[in-house]
Amino acid sequence: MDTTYEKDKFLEEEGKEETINNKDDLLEGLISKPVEGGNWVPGASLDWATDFGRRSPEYDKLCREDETSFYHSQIQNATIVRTKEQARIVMEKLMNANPGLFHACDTEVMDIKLKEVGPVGNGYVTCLSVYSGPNFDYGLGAPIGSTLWIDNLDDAHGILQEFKPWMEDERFKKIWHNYGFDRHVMWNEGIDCRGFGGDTMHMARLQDTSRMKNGGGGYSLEALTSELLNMRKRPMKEIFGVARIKKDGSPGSLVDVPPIEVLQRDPEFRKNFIAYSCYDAVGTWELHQRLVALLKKMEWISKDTNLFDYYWENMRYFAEVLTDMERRGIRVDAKDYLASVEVQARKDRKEHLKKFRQWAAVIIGPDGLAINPASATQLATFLFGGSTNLKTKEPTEDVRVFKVAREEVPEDAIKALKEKSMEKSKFIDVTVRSIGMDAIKHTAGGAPSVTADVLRELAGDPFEDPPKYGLAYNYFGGNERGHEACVALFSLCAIGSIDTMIANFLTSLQFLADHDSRVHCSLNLNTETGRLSSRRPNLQNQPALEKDKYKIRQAFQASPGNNLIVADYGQLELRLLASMTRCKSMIDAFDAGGDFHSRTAMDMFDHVKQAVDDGDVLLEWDYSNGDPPKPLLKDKFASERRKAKTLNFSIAYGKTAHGLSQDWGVSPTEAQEMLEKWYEARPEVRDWQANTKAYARKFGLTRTLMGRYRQLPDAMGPNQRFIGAAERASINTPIQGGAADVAMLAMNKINRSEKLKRLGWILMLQIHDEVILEGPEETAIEAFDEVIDCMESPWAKGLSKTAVPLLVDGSWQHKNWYEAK
DNA sequence: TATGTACGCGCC
DNA sequence: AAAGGGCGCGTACATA
Repeated sequence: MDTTYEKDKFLEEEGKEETINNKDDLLEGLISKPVEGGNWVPGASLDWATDFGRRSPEYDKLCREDETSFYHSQIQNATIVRTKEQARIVMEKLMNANPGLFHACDTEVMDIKLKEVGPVGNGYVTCLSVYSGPNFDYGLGAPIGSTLWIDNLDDAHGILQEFKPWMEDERFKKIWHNYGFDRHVMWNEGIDCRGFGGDTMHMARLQDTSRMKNGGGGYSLEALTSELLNMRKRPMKEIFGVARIKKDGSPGSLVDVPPIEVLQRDPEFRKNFIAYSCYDAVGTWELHQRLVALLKKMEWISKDTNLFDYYWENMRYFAEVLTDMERRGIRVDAKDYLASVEVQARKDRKEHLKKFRQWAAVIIGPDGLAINPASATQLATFLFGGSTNLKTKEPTEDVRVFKVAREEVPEDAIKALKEKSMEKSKFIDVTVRSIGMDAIKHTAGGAPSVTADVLRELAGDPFEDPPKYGLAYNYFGGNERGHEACVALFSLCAIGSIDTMIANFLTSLQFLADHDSRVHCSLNLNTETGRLSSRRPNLQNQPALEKDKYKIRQAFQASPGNNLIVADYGQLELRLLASMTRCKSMIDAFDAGGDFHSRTAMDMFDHVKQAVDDGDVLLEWDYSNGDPPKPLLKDKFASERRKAKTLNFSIAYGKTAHGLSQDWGVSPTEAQEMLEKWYEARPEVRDWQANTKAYARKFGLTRTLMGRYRQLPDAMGPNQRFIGAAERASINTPIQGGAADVAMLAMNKINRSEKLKRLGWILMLQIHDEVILEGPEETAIEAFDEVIDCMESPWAKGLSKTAVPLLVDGSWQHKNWYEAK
């Protein structure tokens, strides 16, 4: 079952006409091409299955009924197992299979709402299909090259268990599409999958990172079988979709797919369902063949190594590490801690909301009592209505009526508003009038923007002593009126951040914590750079310490008797930039140690350098020796250091002088001068960036530190805007992707460490340059040393030692994530 | 009613 | 014309 990914949101229509057609010549072997005609199971009737261009509902219906259709031919070629005796015969064959064979496997699962929860601890396997290639005989009389279909539902319940010894045998290599999902649901059945031979989703990512772009279909089995094999796997909706009946009894345009167990039981669907399930396994197997061939054609770190080596040696194991972590989950104190924090947060919100609305009512009348602070449209109308839309050049509306559900309007507002509108409708008309301020920032669509920093600029901080008023103070004539405006807008600002905290963290973590108080996110290898992402929930965006007003990280706790180890790389990306570019100045600064940004500031500004040389300021200080005798650079020249720090990061990301000038509120010329200053001492970085961009423009490619590829078709033109973005990506990906390479190798090493196993320590989470482990408190110190070793020396084939050492910082003695950082 | 898009914001 | 890379996800609003 491969349903955990949905089609991503950013399929750009505008990109289509700019698809590159000529790169095949340049990049023989790197680019996917459909196989002519395809190499399918003999005897299968494929003409309709491949011809997805001419598909029509009528045609599909015909295919469903046609006994000679592909799906039905798959059934005839399926080895169906429903009894123990059948299972025994097939197992005999499987356990004697040539260990060189790959077996593609796929499950179907019921009782799981993937929109809400993940597969860890959820879902029941109704069947398993296995395809072992065109020459394998499962021994039950079906033609050679049939597909094995193991029923596990109703009276066949438990038959899956007969295959446990084979599933758990390391010798027999199983391949999957989206292994993590199947591994978890098999685990739910008490089966611990071993002998992992590859995940076609990961392999496809490795082969081409850009399948989401320019009309590509992404990484679903449907899209990949279509694009790489020219044989499209039809999605369930297409085959089993049933028009939803409208209230009047006629079929509507919405299409539902019956639940899995219905498809498998109901005679109307069963045949096609078995065929569908078999097709997933066959498609995965064929896709795997194709991807192996493609990856083998892509050079890795030398003429005689290729990306399949990379996959086999590193990524394949990493997929197991990730699913280990997902299975384990991270313990969250949801019932007591998060629940009480949520109560407090809602209380705070209520107070802020009251303050803001009462002020708004003073300004625009009773409608102000009903303004929704979470609606950007309402806020933009209220604050900036009448200002010009930068894109359309039209003035934005300065009065707008919003239909607001009655229950969302507070009682006092309803009373006040009723005098105006006497209707008894479910919705209340809320008329938002503009107070007419000038817009500060605009959204991509040209409308006035009401982001948190815009609101902050309006409000300032009226509670500081003395108050630091924002723009609203003068707009409302200063004095008490100006003060009140700032206070109200300050509250508005607070509401926004509280809403984020409640929605993203407080409620979602409580909802997702299982019976054991553990949260099991899904860790995906689905990024353009090779970084991980975390979903359901996203554990990689928990509030940072400084901003963690509600101390959400405190909820992430070790189990009783355990500690957490939290270890993170210091300046990993900048170290990799220094190493990749062989930049002497950066390497020297890292070798000298201490505060890197201070050293950059010293490099860039003569007066800072002078002060250091004269001994007036210190570059850094070890506070264990008491207070410093002289001021520190980071205090005395705080603004210079801040500029240097910003530049260090911005340059790695390809930020332009224009962007910097916006951030700093200086002219582009001044920003350009600062950039020049930075580059002056680091010419190697400038050269490397120029070369990397030129390579991207020529080949539509960039590569990470460890030799992975990222396709950047936009870099080859013709859209200037897209070229610019692709160029920036081309210099960022080697670094960001390189850091991801390092993190992956370190985690592989940690997961393989016999010492950590012996001491009882296991990986729980990764946040890009940080890992979290849990284990017994008695062995924490020893385990910590081992973790540091693994992270500081992740070297493996393809990643030689960097020109600057990798530095890891962390802690071992704490019980929760908040303390541990 | 369900689904898609825009926007905004949390993290590294 | 846009102007820092990479994510996931919630809300409001528009659309079918």
